[in-house]
Amino acid sequence: MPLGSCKSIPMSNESNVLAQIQSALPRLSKSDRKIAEVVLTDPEAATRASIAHLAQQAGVSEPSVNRFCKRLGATGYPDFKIWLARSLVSGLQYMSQVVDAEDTVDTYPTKLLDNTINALMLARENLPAPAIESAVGHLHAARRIYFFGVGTSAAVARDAEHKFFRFQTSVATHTDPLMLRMLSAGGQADDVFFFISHTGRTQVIVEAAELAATTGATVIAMTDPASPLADASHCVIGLDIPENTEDYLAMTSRIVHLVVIDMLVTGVTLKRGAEGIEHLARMKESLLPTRLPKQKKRRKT
Amino acid sequence: MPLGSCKSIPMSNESNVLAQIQSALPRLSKSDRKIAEVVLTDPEAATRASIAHLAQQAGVSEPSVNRFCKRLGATGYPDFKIWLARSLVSGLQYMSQVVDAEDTVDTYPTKLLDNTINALMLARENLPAPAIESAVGHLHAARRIYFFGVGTSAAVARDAEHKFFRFQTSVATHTDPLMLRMLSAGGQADDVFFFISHTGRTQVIVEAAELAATTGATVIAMTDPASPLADASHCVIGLDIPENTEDYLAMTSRIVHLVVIDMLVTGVTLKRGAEGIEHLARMKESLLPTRLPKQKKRRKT
DNA sequence: AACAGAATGAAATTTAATTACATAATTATC
DNA sequence: GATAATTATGTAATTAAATTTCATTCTGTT
Repeated sequence: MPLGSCKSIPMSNESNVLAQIQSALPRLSKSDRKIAEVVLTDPEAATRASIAHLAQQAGVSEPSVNRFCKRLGATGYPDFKIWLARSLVSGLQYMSQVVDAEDTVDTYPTKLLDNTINALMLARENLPAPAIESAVGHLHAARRIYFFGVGTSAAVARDAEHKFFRFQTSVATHTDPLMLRMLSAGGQADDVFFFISHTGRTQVIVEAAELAATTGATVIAMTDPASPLADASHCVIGLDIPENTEDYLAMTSRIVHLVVIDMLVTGVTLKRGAEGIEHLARMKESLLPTRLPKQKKRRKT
Repeated sequence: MPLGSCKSIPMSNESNVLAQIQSALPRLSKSDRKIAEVVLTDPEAATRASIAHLAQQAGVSEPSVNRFCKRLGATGYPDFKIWLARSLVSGLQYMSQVVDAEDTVDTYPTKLLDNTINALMLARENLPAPAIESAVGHLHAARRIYFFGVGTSAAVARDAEHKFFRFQTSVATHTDPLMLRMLSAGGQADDVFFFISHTGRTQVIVEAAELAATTGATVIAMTDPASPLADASHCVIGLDIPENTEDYLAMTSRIVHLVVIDMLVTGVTLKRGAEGIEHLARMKESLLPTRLPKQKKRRKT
């Protein structure tokens, strides 16, 4: 059966089933979700369990488990267990963990780190390579670049500005809504407006993007692909980030965004070739005088 | 048979079967060695092979393979395959990878992600929990907090400001060297100066820290523990981040710094208890009107 | 409400792994 | 250097596990 009939869980490359399951979770059917939860809760145990045991744990039938495995791309249950084992690295917890009042300094730092690592692994599975490539093309060709983000994304925009500033291109970031509107309305053909928003529903940002799109400038958005901001943009870097909405503070999305910024900068650097790399080296050297000389290691904690 | 009779292969801890087999190789019997060689030659393939296939490959019988597995400490062949899979690390490259001119959009994004994930995993191993706890204490008690960082760390400081702003404490960030000096010199007893610098040798920052330390204010630094900045501070969150110094752009350290900021915010929130959490919930609610309503999913890539 | 389509589970089937037993090889002992 | 003891190996039988088939139950749609 070439599984054309059943809704197959999109698997990218064979690695990191856990991340795959994590990202597919919302799209899964009832029993598939039950299975997924059992697996995510204790993947370690799942690698040791028989199909019968796992089925019983999840409260589903054995064939359901088998189908679940196949939908993920494995040839069957044993194969799935192998995949699982391979994506099990050094005790990392895979389910998004919520910090609660019971947490102590021994637990919450690890939780936050694990959540972040998971988000990155997930991003690694579903990398929007074509979008990145296209964005790199636009950024490379741009005469002027604006990075716009508010709230948490303002820091990301600032980081992007700081990185892109090192090229000769002129870059700017703003958070002031009026500035956003004015600059967006004044877009020109070879300007790039780069909007950053996890939800893609921040009004100021969406409005600015819509404005910018009418000017002939290129509008790029790093955001949820199913959002008004994405709709308003020419090029969408869509990221599937399981946001812990319960969490008021730690946003894993901005971390992923930052790494994507790194990718874009790297992409542009590569596009510029040897000359670009040399330019960057000079930039780096220029910072040397701002640093104190290296000293003998003498720790202090 | 409680395998007391047969020569059992000494297994260390359950991990890294491959190393075990390797070291046991000379002591093995004829057919065991044949099996070991096949496994070592292509462990990847071995994880996928059936016992019959592996037996045939090695030119031995199936029970021989089974016994081989048991001698290694596994409960049987499938279990052995799991062990094998676990010592074969999934996709993730563990060595820090440098992006070079040959990289394409299919390779450099993954490299950057892997480097970041590795840095976080490393941080996870050597979490300075006591320092975090102490920093949380100071930040919680502070009347006023300054986050200072320049260059890449400016974005981190901005992020910290944005997060801590949500508490009632007054927070500020600055990058202007003169502002830094003036504010640092004017520190008061219940002020906290929080300096962020990967190297800990950025002159402006170190000088500001030294100034602040003379005022009776608390000086916290997130930096290399063996640095002038660390020496000047009361509380050091020391992070050992293997920086790819060849890399001009992507700095994994700032990502780790951001996650540590999350930890600090989380720590302070927990310290404030129910009241603090409620306050944050209100803050979050206050942002709702800035967002457009959620819409039906309609993807765009 | 009635139909398609998918999702699920019970039972049958197939496949794979394990055990029991017999034979061969090795080693030790006289 | 022969022979008993021990260990190693393979064949065939057995058991356990996973998979497929097919009937049933859901789910969403017109």
